[in-house]
Formats: sequence, C-alpha cells, structure tokens
Amino acid sequence: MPALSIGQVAESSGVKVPTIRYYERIGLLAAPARSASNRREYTPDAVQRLRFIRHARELGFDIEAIRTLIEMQHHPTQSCEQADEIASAQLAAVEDRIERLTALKGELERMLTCCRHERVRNCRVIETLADHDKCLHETH
Amino acid sequence: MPALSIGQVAESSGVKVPTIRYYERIGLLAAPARSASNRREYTPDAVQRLRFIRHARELGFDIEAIRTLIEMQHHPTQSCEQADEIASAQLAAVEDRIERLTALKGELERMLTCCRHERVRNCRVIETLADHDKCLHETH
DNA sequence: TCCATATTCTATAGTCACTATAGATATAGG
DNA sequence: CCTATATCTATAGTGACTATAGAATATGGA
Repeated sequence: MPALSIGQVAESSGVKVPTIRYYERIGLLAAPARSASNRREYTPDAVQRLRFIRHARELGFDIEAIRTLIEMQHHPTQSCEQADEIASAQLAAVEDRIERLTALKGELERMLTCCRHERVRNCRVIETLADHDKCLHETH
Repeated sequence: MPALSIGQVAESSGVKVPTIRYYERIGLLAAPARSASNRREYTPDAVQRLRFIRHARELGFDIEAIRTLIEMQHHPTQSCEQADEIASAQLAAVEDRIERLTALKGELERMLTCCRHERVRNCRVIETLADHDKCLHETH
C-alpha cells in the first residue's frame, strides 16, 4: 500500500497543497510520516480529515470551531451537546448575515433605481452614500 | 471656529480614532493641519467624508471602490456611470452571498434537526461534516 | 499650582485564513 | 540524461482593521 503524496491528498480532498501545509503548521492536521527525502507520506485517512475540514469551512465554521469538532470526533462516547452548540451558533450567525445582507440589497436597489445615469452631481448613489439620512437603511 | 480633535471627529462620524488614522495612512482621508503640539486639527467636512466612508463600508464596498467613489465626488460634472457600475457590482456580490448563505442555512438546519442530542458517535452534525455526500448541500 | 486622568502621538505587531514568492532539492517521464 | 514537475522551507503579503507600548500633551478639580 503506497503512501499518498501531498499532491495526491490535495487532489482527492479538494484542499490545496499550501493550505494542507498551513493546517499542519497550525496543528489542525497531524504531521504525517516523511520519506527518506523528507517528503510527506499520507495515509488515506488524511483525505477524510481534510474533507471534513473543507466541508466545515464551506459552511463557515472557523478554525477554532473545527478544532473543537475534530477533538470531539476522537471521543465518540461523549455527549454531542457541544457540536450542537457550535452548529447552532453558526446557524444564528448565518441568519444574522442573511438579514443584514438583505437590508443592504434593498438599499443598493433603491440607490440604483433612483440614479438616472446622469452626472455625478445628481447621482443618487453618491448622494445616498454621502447622507445616511436619505436612505431607509435600518440595521440595528 | 475651533478646529475639531480626532476624538471629536470620531465621536460625530462614528469612525473609531485608530481607524481614522488608518484611513489617513492609506490615503483615503486627507491629512489635516496639525496644532503646535502636533495634534490633528480637523475641519467639519472631515466628518462628512468619514460618514460617507462609514456608510459605504456598512454597505460592503471595499476600500478601493470607496476610493473611486470619493474621487468621483471631486468631479461632479463627470458621468456617474462608474458609480453605477460599482454599486451594481456590489449588488450582484450581495445577491450572490445571500444565495450561498441561504443554502448554508438550510444545510445547518437539516444538520441540527437530525441530531438527536445523544452521543458524538451518532451525532448528525459531526456525521454530516465528515461525509459531504450525506447532505443535500448544493453550492455552485 | 499641582496632580491625576484622559487624550493624543508614533511605530509596530497581531488578527484570520490563507496565498504568494523565492530558492533549494528531488522525482518522473520521455 | 535531461527537462519539467513536484516538493521542501521560510518568509512576506492580503484586507481592513485592532491592539499594544511608550512618550508627550491637555484638561479639570483640589
């Protein structure tokens, strides 16, 4: 069973080579064995680990949260309450961002429909930015 | 008419003191006059400028876009086509982010409703992260 | 007037999660 | 054997700030 090179692991996990080295440096991914010429030699479970990390990153979890989730994976009989909390916090953060972005979207749309594409002097985009009171933007 | 201190400008613009100095350093805000003891002495228009920047930042415009918008403000007779383009690009980016965040929200919700708050061994949150195929997540 | 507190100044480093670069070495394919 | 590719390390850069350290100045009360 031949060991996997960092390039192969990158290929099958979808995580870029420099990012894999970065994860190793910050202790998110265990350092693998090395070949005689000092190259990293991975076992297939590194691919699983990296997929886990990648998926969590795509979902917007930060590195510290992922570190905790990985730590939990190593203790399968513990309560998963903490994983639940992390995911719930993430969901709340995502909902908050959606709400704020939706408000921004509205404001940008109003800006754009009011600008009659003339001169900067009369440009609603510039005007709205210059005077917050002119817009209906209501975030907190 | 007394000049405004950086603290007063920060107070009335809503931009923090270190951030104002940062904007000056990167050339987004003109360096004001200095007092005999080397303190910044602002005129009231600095407050307007900073409000413009703050509002644009709240709308998610990046510094380079803001730089262009400010540059345009200095040429009021030019066409505002570029401002329009910048705002349109921003709108598109915001719409894209909303779409992706909405997908993530769905996935997080599914994760959470499936987890029966038991042991890590059976935790859907951990499971879903470990195996992308188990989720219906469809971004790009 | 003195003193304590608050404000300001500069320069530098830290944040997050990478990404890019430079320069050296090693391997694989033709 | 030669060349192109892959790997290695260390370091610096990204964006938009934020934090820190250490010095100088200003403000307000006893």
